Amino acid sequence: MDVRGGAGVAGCCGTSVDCARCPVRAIAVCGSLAPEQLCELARIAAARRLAAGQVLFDEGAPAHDVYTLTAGMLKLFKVTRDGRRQITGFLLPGDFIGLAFADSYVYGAEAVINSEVCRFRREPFEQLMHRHPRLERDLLGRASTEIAAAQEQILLLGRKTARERVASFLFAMCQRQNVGDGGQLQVPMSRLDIGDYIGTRVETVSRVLSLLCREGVLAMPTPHVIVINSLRRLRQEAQP
Amino acid sequence: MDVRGGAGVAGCCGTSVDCARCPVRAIAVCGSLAPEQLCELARIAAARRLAAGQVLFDEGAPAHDVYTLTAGMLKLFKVTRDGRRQITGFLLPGDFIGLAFADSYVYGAEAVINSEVCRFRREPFEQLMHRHPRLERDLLGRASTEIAAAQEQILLLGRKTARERVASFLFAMCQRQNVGDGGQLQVPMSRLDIGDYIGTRVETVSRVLSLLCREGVLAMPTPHVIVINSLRRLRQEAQP
DNA sequence: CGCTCAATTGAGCACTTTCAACGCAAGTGG
DNA sequence: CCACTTGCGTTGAAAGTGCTCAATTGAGCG
Repeated sequence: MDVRGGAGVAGCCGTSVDCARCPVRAIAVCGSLAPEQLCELARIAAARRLAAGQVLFDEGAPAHDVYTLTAGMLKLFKVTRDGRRQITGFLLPGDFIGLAFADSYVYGAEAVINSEVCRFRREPFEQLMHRHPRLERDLLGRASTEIAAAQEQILLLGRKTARERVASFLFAMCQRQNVGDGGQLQVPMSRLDIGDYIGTRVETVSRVLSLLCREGVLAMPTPHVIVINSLRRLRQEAQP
Repeated sequence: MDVRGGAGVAGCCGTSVDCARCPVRAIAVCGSLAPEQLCELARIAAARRLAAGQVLFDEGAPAHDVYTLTAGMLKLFKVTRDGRRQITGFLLPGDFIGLAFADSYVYGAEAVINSEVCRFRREPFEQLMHRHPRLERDLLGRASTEIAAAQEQILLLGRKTARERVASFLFAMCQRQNVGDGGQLQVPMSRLDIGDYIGTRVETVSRVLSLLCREGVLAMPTPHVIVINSLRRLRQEAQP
């Protein structure tokens, strides 16, 4: 549970926002706030560590908090009554969690690897947001980006083949991690997670990866590190 | 092309916002604006009629405008290079179009039936939005709702069977149109459109509908009017 | 009446899934 | 230190769902 209070946070105001440790510094919206406002934010913030596999919150739970991811990787997912799971997104540091909520969370969130989030109580965060239009505007921009990404995923799930899905997934990960030709792509999530994200079975993911490997598009030193031999071919396979 | 200027719009200010004809009245956000602000909005607004099948804008075109739908129905879609199409959403009157845009539209928009939109120049609209935080807040709320809906669709496309997809689609349409047991659901879009929305072929949509019909869940007086015999069974088939 | 276009239905096939087994690496306990 | 277990990834063979291709029906319209 390891919930730490604002220990390293108070320093933010005094030292004019340069403490690297402060979780607030790492969040989404810090660029749009003045130091005094950052300090205000810090007062309702708390860091929390999550071990790999640990659940941050369940789908349907009352949404008391919003978060930003400061380290690690999270997966968001929905589950049907009979156990089918769909991962709706993987989050990287800097991502904000809490845009799509009403009274309760519309998806569950779980740590893929050891992670750290910065938690804000929902109510005071929203009040602060309303007092600072720049913060609100920043979130609107993030929401727009998220909608565009969701629609790209809808195209993938609705109209792409298994091969194209895997290629699209890898290509998108390359872009987020800024990996180019010959670069090492970190793939911390399991094959099952990948399958649940792109709408296929584990075995299909594995098969397609093996195939792309045999064809020389990529190499897999370990299951969780993928070397990209040709980003161009990967992009072609992804079908924009 | 039928672009009408602010003819019926000017009245909005003088008569304290009660003219039913005014396109601005119909938009998303009117509830969050005072009469003077509505008037401001009206100055950058223009109504436009669209015939069924007419394109409002293409994917990738420079995004000069945002819109609200005032009458009819629009479909939003993306197309792959080799012609596969995915419809990302159907819009009903009151819906806002323009949240997910950067410099260019990330999807195309086309009228399903004869429709009417209210157009706003993007730049002045954003300026006005920045001057009126309540407007911005309203749009943020809409964006949240849209993200939640997109994730529901992602679950559908990634993990549901053809039968569940059709049932989910119909059930969602029932809720949006407020149709209950015995009610007539209006389905103005073609079977092809439905298939491109739920990620199946036309034939599959047709087959599943025929099946549900034979099973007594629904009836189809015409292809575009569906009578719901048991909303409960439809909901069961949809698998939440 | 013949045309066109949408919807429906049928039959065969293909891709993905399902079911099952195996290899491998890490962790555990004697 | 080694047998055993456990979890994950991979591979194979069989099965099935939804797709492709093709033909038929039906409604709207000149």
